[in-house]
Amino acid sequence: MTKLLIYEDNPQLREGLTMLINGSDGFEVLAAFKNCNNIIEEVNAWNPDVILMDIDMPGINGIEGLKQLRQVNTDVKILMLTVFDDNKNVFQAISNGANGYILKKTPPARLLEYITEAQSGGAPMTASIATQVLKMFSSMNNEKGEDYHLSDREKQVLQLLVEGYSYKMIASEMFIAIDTVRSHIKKIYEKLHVNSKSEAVAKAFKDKLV
Amino acid sequence: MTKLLIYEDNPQLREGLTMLINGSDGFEVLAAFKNCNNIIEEVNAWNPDVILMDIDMPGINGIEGLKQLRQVNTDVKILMLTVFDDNKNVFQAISNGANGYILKKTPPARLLEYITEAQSGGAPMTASIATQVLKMFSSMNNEKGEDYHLSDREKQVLQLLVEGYSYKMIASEMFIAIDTVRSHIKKIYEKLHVNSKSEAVAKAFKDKLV
DNA sequence: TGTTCTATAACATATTTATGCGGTTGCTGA
DNA sequence: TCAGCAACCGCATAAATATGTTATAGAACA
Repeated sequence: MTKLLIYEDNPQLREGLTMLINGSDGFEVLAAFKNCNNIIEEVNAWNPDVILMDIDMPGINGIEGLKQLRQVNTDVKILMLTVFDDNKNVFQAISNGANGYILKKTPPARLLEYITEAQSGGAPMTASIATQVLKMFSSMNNEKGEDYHLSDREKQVLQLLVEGYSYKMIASEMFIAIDTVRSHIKKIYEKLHVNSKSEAVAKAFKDKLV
Repeated sequence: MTKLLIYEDNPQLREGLTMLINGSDGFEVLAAFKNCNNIIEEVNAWNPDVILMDIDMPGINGIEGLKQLRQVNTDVKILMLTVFDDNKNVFQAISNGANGYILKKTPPARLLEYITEAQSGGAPMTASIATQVLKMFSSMNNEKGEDYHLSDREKQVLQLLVEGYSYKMIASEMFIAIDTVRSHIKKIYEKLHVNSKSEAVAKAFKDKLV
């Protein structure tokens, strides 16, 4: 038996969801609330398997409720419910540990599938949301900056710089003279258009060279 | 009619997929190849709607093929096929513009659903993959590191260090003496448990302090 | 064959950084 | 009212870094 809590401010929808789910074998709505003001106590008291969480609620909204709850409970599965597949909210919800993100227009049969999927460790998402997630993902990782044409040896030196090695330590790590380290670093600075170690390190992070 | 290309090195699986798909209404396999060596020409020649792409192939693997193809074609939908839900490959595939990522053990009926979903702009993923994607997503944004209790002024100094300022420049930027800058930086190093500028910069990036 | 690139290395010098010590002021909270 | 802390400043010194110039050897390339 999958036990649920529902957070949804709209009374019609709240009742509708409750009846739908309670009317299905294997599911039980323990309680339904119209806001997240006491979510931590409520979840502790009822110990549900899955939470259906509306995003747009007065007072503490769904994202905030999610954040608060995740501070103290990382086990319960949380399915976010929303009307729009709004970019910002999707991002926020997922970053804060939501297990799934589905649109309210999802047909009832599908909703039950999603709940089951979430409970068993899956990540149910409406198709349009999944697409958005992939897009965000690729957009944030793809732009791997220019290629500065660092030689293998230069990359290695830069790597060690980033790890906080001094010239002396790099020399001993790479079995070369400290003056050679200098030469490499000078070249690196030219190629990266910087003129200090910390700038090089910063650039390495920014441009994901390491 | 959904037109497909298949890239898969295993002959049995390649034939099996082809027959399965050709035997289903509304789907047609235009051609099937055992490697990606000529993927760009092939896609141009056949102009498919969807590509099924194995990841583990000799020569140019699926990820590489994906990368190459996406350089010149961002329209065709690409579904990655793999045996394992291996973290690194999932990440790579998605970052490089794959439209979906499914396991080879996916049952035939489900596979056809996934193809349809990809074609209509969705992002079909096996449940275990979807979960991984969300985890990667949240892990890369959530862990905002420890709080090192830097004072406001110290944060400001660190910020400038990260931007490549020297002590002298920081002093003039903040209208304080260079010795005061030293004091602040010494304190910062203590709090961050580092002992050089570049380590502090690296730590600032890693722990998202800036 | 000569040119270019990389890796290696040395020497010199100026600047920057790291670290120690010391101190004053002003605010805040117990 | 006193302790603690943040912010400010100074002096001294050793270490590390930045920058210049120069040079050799091997590999890659046309």
